Amino acid sequence: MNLTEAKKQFIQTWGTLGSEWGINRTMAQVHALLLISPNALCTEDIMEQLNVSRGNANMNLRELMNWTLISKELVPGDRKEYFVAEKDIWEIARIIARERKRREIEPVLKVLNGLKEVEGDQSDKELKAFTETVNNLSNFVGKMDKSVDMMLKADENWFFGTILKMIK
Amino acid sequence: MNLTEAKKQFIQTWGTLGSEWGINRTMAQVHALLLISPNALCTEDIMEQLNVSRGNANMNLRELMNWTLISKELVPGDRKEYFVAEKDIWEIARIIARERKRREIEPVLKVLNGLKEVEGDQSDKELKAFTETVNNLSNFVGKMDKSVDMMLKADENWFFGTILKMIK
DNA sequence: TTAAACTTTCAATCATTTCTGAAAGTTTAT
DNA sequence: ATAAACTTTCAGAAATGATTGAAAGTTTAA
Repeated sequence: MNLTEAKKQFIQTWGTLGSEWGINRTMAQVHALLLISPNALCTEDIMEQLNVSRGNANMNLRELMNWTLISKELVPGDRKEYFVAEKDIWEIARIIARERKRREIEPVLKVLNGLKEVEGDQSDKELKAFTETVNNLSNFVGKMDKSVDMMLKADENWFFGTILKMIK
Repeated sequence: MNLTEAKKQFIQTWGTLGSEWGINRTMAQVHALLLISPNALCTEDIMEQLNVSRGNANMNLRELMNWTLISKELVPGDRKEYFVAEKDIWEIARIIARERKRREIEPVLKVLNGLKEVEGDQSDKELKAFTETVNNLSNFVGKMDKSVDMMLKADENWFFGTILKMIK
């Protein structure tokens, strides 16, 4: 396979994965494009290579900046803004884990903890089933949350080293 | 808060989380409803409680069956089909991990491994950046895959015990 | 200043996904 | 056999999410 075809496939695959994960397809594609680009790209480059509009490119670049997955790079003597992606995969994984924790795990944990305080007759079958599920879930999601915290502080080799050793 | 309100909030929260994870909102809501229900529910019950059409209820029940998150339960002397959810949270987590691994991780890994074989001049900056990213990613995704395998075989207490011990 | 270069916004449009509900299909009891 | 009870399907409608592109906004250089 040649490079052009391979790039196309990589960008397409990353885009699909993104949308399966609730991330805008174009955002994932822009990220993919920057990930494999040896130098910084400007908005025009991205519009061209991905065939998207200026507005779309701008919005998704901004969102990637929000996630801190990419950053601006100034090219001396050029007024345009250029963008580069963080290339370290472990760092990328940590950024994604951090963002998803913040946006998904934490709010759910909050709701679940609130729901523990539902009041009523504890001999009611309905209520019993409800509180039991909520307690179990809140316990589980709490552990997940702590696990992510741990991962956020960890070094890659140590993390996978320990995890993968568990299987032996 | 009373039970009715709490149930509503639980179902709504679970639905939102689902759609952030690329899972159909109604599917997640049906799952939530069955999770907190002490007894099996039939299609009618679900249509009523979630205000969805018969077609929608049917399709999402089927999909939950596919995931093996719920199962049919026959009530003697009744022709209707009733559904119950798996209640064990660790088991649920494993089912979800298994499905997502199969649908998301494995296909991506396959593509990434294919992309390692891109041919061309290795002194080309573009190609070098591409292969480096692909190799790093494939390495990382491979480790994630193995970690999920490990989790699928593990016992909950041991798994979180080990993970959470790492933080100390 | 001012005008060129560049970035951002947002109403309208387009694309995709989800949902509806009536009709077709299936099963069961008699 | 048949009709009632129940389940599944699927074409079209609705809802949601993504994208466009032109206009407004901002920055910079001279």
